[in-house]
Amino acid sequence: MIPSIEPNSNKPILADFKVGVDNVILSIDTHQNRLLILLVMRQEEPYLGQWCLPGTLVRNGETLEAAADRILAEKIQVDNLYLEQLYTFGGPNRDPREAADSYNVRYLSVSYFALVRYQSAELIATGIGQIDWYPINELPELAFDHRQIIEYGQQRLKSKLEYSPIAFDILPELFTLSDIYQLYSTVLGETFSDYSNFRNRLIKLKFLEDTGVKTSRGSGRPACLYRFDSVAFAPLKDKPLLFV
Amino acid sequence: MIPSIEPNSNKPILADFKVGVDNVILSIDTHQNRLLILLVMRQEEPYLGQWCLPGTLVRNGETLEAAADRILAEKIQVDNLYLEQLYTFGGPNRDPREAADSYNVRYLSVSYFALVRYQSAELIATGIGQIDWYPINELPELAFDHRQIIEYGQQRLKSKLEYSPIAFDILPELFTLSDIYQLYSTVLGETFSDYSNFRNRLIKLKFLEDTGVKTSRGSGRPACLYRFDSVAFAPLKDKPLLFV
DNA sequence: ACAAAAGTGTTTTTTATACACCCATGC
DNA sequence: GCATGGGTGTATAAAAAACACTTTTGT
Repeated sequence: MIPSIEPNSNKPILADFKVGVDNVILSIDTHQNRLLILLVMRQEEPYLGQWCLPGTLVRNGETLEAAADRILAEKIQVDNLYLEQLYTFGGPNRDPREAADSYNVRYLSVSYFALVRYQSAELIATGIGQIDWYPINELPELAFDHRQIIEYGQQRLKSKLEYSPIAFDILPELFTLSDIYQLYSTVLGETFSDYSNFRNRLIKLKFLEDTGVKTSRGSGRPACLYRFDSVAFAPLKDKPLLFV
Repeated sequence: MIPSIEPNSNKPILADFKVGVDNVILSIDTHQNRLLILLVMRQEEPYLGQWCLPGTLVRNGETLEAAADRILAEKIQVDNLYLEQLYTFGGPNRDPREAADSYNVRYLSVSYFALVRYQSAELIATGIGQIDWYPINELPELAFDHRQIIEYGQQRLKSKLEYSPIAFDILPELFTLSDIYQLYSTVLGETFSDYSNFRNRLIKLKFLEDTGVKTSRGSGRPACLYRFDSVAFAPLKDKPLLFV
C-alpha cells in the first residue's frame, strides 16, 4: 500500500502529505520586558523529550485555521488573541519520519502566528505534558526546523506592530498610554521611539478614546485609561499608517 | 485502502493531502499600462475548459519552491524573475475532487507569487494547452478559488513595490527613471506620486548608478540609463525605506 | 518654432526627532 | 520635599507634496 504510486507508472510520482499546523504563540510580559514564546515538550518520537512548537496534524474535514485554533485551545486559555497564517515549510526531509516511513509520506508544516495576552493566559497542564513560556532570546534546543519558524514569527510580529493595530487585540479593554509604549519597546527594542513622541503620534491618530478614568500604579501621577475605538480606526485600516 | 484511517481507530482521523502549488505570475505591460496575469486553460476535470492559475501537484522529493519553479519553467521562458511564497489555501471542499474521491484526499494549495519581465517573457505553447496573459482587471471566470488567490497576489505586489526593490528584478539591466515610474504607476495607480518627486526620492537613495549613456525613444529629450547597484543597496535592505 | 519627454529647482506643508519642562501622586 | 511616573510643549531637522521651470531632442 503505497498511496503515492499511480496506476499509470510513467507519470511522475506525486508526494503524499500529512499536513501539520505549528503555532508560534507569542506573548509579551511587560513587567519583565520580555517577549515570550509558548513551547511544549514532545511526548513521542522523533525528538522525544525536546521542546517544540505546539502543533497538530490536520484532521479530516478540518480547516487549517481550525486546526490552529484547536491546538491553541488545548494548550492555553485566553480571552483574546490575534491569529494569522505565517508560512508553509514543506521541503522534503524536514521531518525524520519521512525517511523511516515506508508509506513515503511527506510532512508539511503550515505555521500560524498567534499573539495572546500574557496576563490572562492560563496554561493547560495535561498530565505529564510539559508546557511553558520561554523568553525568545533564551530558547532551548528545538525539534525539527522550529527555530527557523520562530525567527520568522518574531519578524512578523515586529512588522505587524509597526503598521497594524494588533497590540490592541492583546491589551486589556482599558489601558494606559505607557502600557502600549512598554509593549512596543519590549518587542521593538528600547530605541524605537521617544515616549512622548510615541504618545503624540498615537493620540493624533484619534482612535484612542479617553475614558476620563485615572489609574494609579504605585507612585507617580495617575494615568488616563484609554479604550481602542474600532469604529474610529476603521477608515484608517487600509492606509499605510505607522505606529512608530 | 483508505490511508487516512489509523489502526487505532479511536484516534481522530487524520486527513491525507495532495499538495498543489499554484503560481500567481504577474507581469507589467508598461506600454499599455496594464498589470497582467498568466492564466492557463484546464485540460481535465474538474473545471475542464476554464481558466486557472498555472499549477501542479508536488512530486516525491520535490520542494514546494522547486514545484513552483518547475511549473513556471514549463509555461514561460524568462531571463529574470522574482518568486516568493504567497499563502496556503487549505480548507476542505475548496476542490470538488475531494467529495468525489473515495480515497478521501484533501487538496491543499500553496500559492507562489512571481513577477516576471513582460518584454522578455515567451509563453510556451504546449500543443492544445491554451495559455495567455490577462489584464488583471478583466479576468475571465476562474476555476477553484483562484480569483481569491489572485487578489491576494495583487495585494502582495503592491506592498512589495512600496518597500522592496523587486521592480529592479524585472526591469532590464539598463533602464530610465521613467521606466521605473511607469512600472510603479501601472501597479499603484496614477495618483501614487508626482513624477519629479518620485525621481528625486529614488536618486537620493544612491543605489542607482548613472551609466552616462543616453537613450532616445521617439521625440523628447533623451533619458539617462541607470543600473541598479546591488552593492550600494545592500546596507539599506533591512531599513524600512519607502520607494513611494 | 514647437511639442514632447527628461530633468532641476523652489516653496509650502507636514512629519520626525530631540529635548525641556510641568503635573499629580506616594512616601 | 522629592522621587516617580504621567503628560505637555517647543525648537529644529527632515521629509512629503505641489508645482513652476529649464533642457534636449524629433518633426
